[in-house]
Amino acid sequence: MNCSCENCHIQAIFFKSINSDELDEFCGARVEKIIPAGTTFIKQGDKIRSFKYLKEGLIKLHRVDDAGNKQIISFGTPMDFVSIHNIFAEETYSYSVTALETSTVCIFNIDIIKRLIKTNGEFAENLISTKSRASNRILSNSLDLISKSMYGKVASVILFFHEKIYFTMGFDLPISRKEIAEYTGLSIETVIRVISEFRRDGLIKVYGKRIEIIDKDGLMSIYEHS
Amino acid sequence: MNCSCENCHIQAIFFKSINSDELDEFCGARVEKIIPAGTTFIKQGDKIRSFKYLKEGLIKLHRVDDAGNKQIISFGTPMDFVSIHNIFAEETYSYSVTALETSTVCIFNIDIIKRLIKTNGEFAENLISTKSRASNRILSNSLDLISKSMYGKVASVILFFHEKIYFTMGFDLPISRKEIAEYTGLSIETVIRVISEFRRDGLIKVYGKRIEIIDKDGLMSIYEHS
DNA sequence: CGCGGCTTTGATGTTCATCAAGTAAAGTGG
DNA sequence: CCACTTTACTTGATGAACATCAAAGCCGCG
Repeated sequence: MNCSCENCHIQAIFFKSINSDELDEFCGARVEKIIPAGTTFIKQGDKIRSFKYLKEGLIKLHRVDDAGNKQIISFGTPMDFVSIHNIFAEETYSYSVTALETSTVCIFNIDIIKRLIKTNGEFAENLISTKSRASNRILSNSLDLISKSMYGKVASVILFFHEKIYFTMGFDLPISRKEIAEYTGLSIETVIRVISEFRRDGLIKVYGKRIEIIDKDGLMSIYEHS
Repeated sequence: MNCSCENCHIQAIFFKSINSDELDEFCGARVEKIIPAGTTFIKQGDKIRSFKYLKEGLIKLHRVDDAGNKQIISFGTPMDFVSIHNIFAEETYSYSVTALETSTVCIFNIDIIKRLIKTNGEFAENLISTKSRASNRILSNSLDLISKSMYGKVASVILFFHEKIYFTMGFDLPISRKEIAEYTGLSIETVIRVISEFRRDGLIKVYGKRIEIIDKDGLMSIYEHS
């Protein structure tokens, strides 16, 4: 009955084009769910039964590859469509999704979305754009990481949380060293060593999970020049 | 006037749902173009003006990242929508496209496609599925590569051309050692050394660009166990 | 308390890039 | 057609980047 959440991207896609009957039907089938930090609420291999949207919080997309390696694919912030990468192409999820912070997820009926694509062209177009941007961003990050050294990789993680999530010079890393390793493809020890080196070189201060950026230009320079 | 190319995936998307007026309009605006091997027919940064489909041949998608590194993103075979990754999200291409073999490309009017998405729901749904599968495949390959050693990376390239392109034990590699390096993120010398080692170990025979797979199980095992 | 997981550092070894040098192959201009 | 340059390929020697192994401290939790 209620789609009146502020800042909801679904709204942006909808209100451009949807009529009130469609809106009622769509919102009537919405369920909001609070996910505690650490909970894996989508598991790789699960059948796709609904369309999920991150209203609030922070999540990670991750997977286990054929050889058994754990990998973090990307981090998701509010406005991200959690299900969007697989929902129109596969029967099952090819990745898992875990809340890094307590998160709120909106769950929609998947058939209503699919029907809307067919009946509402503007909605379809907006959805295609949104999906394209989302996958391009992930692929671009992944390609960026491949060509960087361990310094560039670790710097990119610190700068990501600074510039995209917390916006402050000091923040608590929402992920462990091990997760940084899974995201960058480095070993845990290498991640720790690079962080220690950044600390010794005066680029950052470190107190456990707490990071304070001291020399942002220095970090950026390391990030850019690999 | 003519969309009667056999095996054309556009047809599969269209004939499910399109009416004859739409088909005429769409096909009337189609241009077929032969691209000689080696030609870069889409350049990173170019404005997107049309929707391109690979009818025949073999192409590579590649880019230059912020630090100036050349990277090959993926290889495209017939049935691939060359433009699909950017066309609904960006104004310009974020990658270049070069023909590796002489290729035939069908060029469609982009506005007609965009209009069809709005007016034909089934077409929109098919396009979303196709696009999802295409980007998932690329991302999955990219993630696979990150966690593999130099042996697994080179083996994956050889097996890719064997299993996805030529289907025979012997074939001519359509790319140079340097391009293998750009795809895998390894140095040229490392690529050559791994190929030589595979040869010495009796996994493959090598005569310049010509590759013959001798021990496919051995290669597969290297690929799988990184 | 004791256990398991996360973090840190050091020592060591492997993986890989870089530099250097040379051969082969392929285009280029006269 | 041949000298000439350029580009692709190959191998060896060396060193840097990174992983692995080992040991120890820290912390939360049953």
